[in-house]
Amino acid sequence: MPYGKCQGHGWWQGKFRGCGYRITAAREAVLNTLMLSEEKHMSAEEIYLSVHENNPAVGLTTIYRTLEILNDMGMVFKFDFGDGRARYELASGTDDENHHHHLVCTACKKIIDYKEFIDDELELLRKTEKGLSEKYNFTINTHLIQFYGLCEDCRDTR
Amino acid sequence: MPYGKCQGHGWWQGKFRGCGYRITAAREAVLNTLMLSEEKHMSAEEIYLSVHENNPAVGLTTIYRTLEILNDMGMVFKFDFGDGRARYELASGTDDENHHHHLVCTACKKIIDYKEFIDDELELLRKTEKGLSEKYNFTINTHLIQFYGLCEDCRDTR
DNA sequence: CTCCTTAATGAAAATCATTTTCAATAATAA
DNA sequence: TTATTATTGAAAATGATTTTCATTAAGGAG
Repeated sequence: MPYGKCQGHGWWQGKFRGCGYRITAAREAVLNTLMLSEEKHMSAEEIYLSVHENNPAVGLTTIYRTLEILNDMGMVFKFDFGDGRARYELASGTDDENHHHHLVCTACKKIIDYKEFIDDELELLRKTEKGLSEKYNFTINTHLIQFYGLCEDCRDTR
Repeated sequence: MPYGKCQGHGWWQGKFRGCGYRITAAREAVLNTLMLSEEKHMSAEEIYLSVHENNPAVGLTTIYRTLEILNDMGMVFKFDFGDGRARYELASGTDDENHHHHLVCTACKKIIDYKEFIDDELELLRKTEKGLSEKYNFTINTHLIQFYGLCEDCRDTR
């Protein structure tokens, strides 16, 4: 249940109201950071620091709470890349546009998003999901695929 | 670098010595628990409790330290299934025998190992890894694939 | 077998990300 | 404008994991 386009002013406000959430400056600031930041896989603390620049009154607790409801609404994805903290990514397109996986550099923790080969991957996943569902009577909702290794810079450094 | 067969007495001692680690009762107890326990995806605390039954002198800290070196040696795999604690699995076979992925029930946290469809998967992965390596100059060492959903019991309960 | 070096250990304290508590504040419906 | 109640910040709590440090015990040397 990813979220659609993030275009125009207040594109998110309808979604918020629809879910019974109030529109607040803190929530707008979090979304703005997620949309405008260079870094696309921010931790709660990084988001906090960024929001803090323009909204010093917003506390870390509110960042966590906002990220939680954004995640619940499908507007944000939450990932664990193995560095001991959660990282968040704006779901900025349609379902198909969003679908991508990650390459994680285990040395410098850099994350690379990729969409290539996603089609082949999707086909395999469909097949696997079907088989597993039947064999284990398991209803599959989501999947996680990540590749771990060394990025260009870190490989050369060694 | 998974570990080979776990057969015979002291199959692990040579590996330990080879890596410069000493043979201790605590380490043997952890390996025994991992080998003999019904539960195949134990947390550090669960392992601690199990070890504690026969070796009450062994502390939780030692469990963590032992699991870390076992993971470093490739004798144990460490996973995050999203329940806020690491879980450990004995690498009890050869590379190929070990290779499997997980189905995670998001309701009851049950973990199902599966090996089916691994062959198709391996082929896709080879292709993807090659493509990604070339495009992003990224050296891929490992990958993680997990499916999340509801197991038979939890689906029926709803 | 005994001694010696040093890795391994347990207990307690420290970390650190995240969550909870609670009283104060502010967004919305009436 | 007011009343209701979600949202908030600060501080405390939580919980998994790590670190510290003094003590113990493997395992090589003799």
